[in-house]
Amino acid sequence: MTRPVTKAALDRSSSLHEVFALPEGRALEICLKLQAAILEHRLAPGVKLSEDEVGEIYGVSRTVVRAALQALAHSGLVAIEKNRGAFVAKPTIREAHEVFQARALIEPAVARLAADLITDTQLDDLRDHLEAEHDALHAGDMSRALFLSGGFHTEIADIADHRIYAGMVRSLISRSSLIIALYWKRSDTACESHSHHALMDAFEKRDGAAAESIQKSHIIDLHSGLDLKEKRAGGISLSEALTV
Amino acid sequence: MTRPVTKAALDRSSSLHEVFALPEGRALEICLKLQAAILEHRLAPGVKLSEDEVGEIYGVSRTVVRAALQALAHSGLVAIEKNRGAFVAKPTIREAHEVFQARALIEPAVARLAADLITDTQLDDLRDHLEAEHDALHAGDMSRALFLSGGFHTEIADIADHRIYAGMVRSLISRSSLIIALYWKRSDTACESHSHHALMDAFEKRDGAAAESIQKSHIIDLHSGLDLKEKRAGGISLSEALTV
DNA sequence: CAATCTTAAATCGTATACAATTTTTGTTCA
DNA sequence: TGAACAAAAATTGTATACGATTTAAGATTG
Repeated sequence: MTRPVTKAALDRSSSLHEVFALPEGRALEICLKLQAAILEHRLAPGVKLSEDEVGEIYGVSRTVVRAALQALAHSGLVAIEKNRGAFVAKPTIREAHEVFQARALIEPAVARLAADLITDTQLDDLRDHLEAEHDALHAGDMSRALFLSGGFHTEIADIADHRIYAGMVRSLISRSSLIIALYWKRSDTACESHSHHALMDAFEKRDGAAAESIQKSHIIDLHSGLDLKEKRAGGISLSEALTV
Repeated sequence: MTRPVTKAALDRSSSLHEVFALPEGRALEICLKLQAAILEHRLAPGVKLSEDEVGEIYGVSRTVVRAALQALAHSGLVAIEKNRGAFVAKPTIREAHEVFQARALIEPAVARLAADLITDTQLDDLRDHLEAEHDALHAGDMSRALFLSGGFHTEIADIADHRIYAGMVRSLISRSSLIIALYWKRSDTACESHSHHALMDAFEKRDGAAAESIQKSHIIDLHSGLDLKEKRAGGISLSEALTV
């Protein structure tokens, strides 16, 4: 009755392919490249992502491009409109509020978990990350600084070692990147860096309560740094009329 | 300079196509049918969903089936393994814990929002829903009772009128359905019904704090109603060896 | 000259076909 | 008998082709 187990089956049982519903192979590659481009603000919200165009750029068929775009749509970075195509998502003011509300609920809980679990090597990694963020800021590379700032938050989620929370945080951070691109008001971003350093201190002390509290304040502060006053809507749809 | 606006463009600006990244048209149809089948436990966790088979059943090509399966994978109901195909997801014990941890964090907050926003007609709808749940329970239709029980939670999320939370809750409820199918321990489900009635009372009084508190207890109670003791793992893989 | 209708180009939605991989089946040999 | 190997069948991954819809351009008319 026992049959020789196939090689592939053995691989499966051992490997931790718990990557959480990402498209596999080629599609994932394109998915990540597009995601990076969007998160680094090299693709502005509202820009059209033509299937043929993207496919030709990366040398793949529309089939795989569609898979990648669909995945990005699920993570909220891309909006797909029937018979019209895919566009870099352009979060509404309402969605911006909702995203930061959700972050203010989830990320503090995640920070507390992370503080209890963080290892010394992970502390080192976080410190390195913070330094890179600092460097980018000093070099005036705002896009990269913002990108790294987001990465700081997702890294914490990974440390918390909670797949569900990690997925949620990743999605929320991605949307936040677009939201900040559209609605950022404050000119100084030093505040960010300060909060992140305070978080580092809490992590070093393994003080979960402090980490939770700091993270909550930090996100509320970020939220208040946005200009979400409706008036922009008109201006945006105008510029949209010109560019699209 | 002004060009006559296309009909489709007008439709777009007016219609609220904020359906949140679901596949459009045919794919959505199949997506919903498969989802219903899984949530009603007519498709057991681990069952293979062959592209050809599903396509032939619903009379569509593999292309659209793939889109539907990918969407379901993103919502956590289906697991796709490279070069092997799609299967009804089979949440691990760890994922079960994570899902209910997340629910215990998010749903109470959602319940509070809902209590502040709920309208009279929505109260009526909830009452109807509760009654249907009650009927199914009395009729001994466990699958349907469980299905409706999940629906109660998503309905609350819709009332809270918060897209991000609603999406998260929907995904968590879906996974919970699978988790319960795999790990439910308690034989009585009357407790559920009781909690839901208590929630109704809080909603009727528009008492957000009470709703939040009740919902949190309810979810913790659900979590404790699961048998997540690892030992099952062996038993499951055995039965799996027989059925698959 | 502006608005409407018609026609052409471009783009998406879906089906089908072929290549790559896995799984099964059948055979051989110790 | 049971393990190891080889070939065949089945299934997925990807590319391409064709029909449908949208968008843009051009002609027409008041």
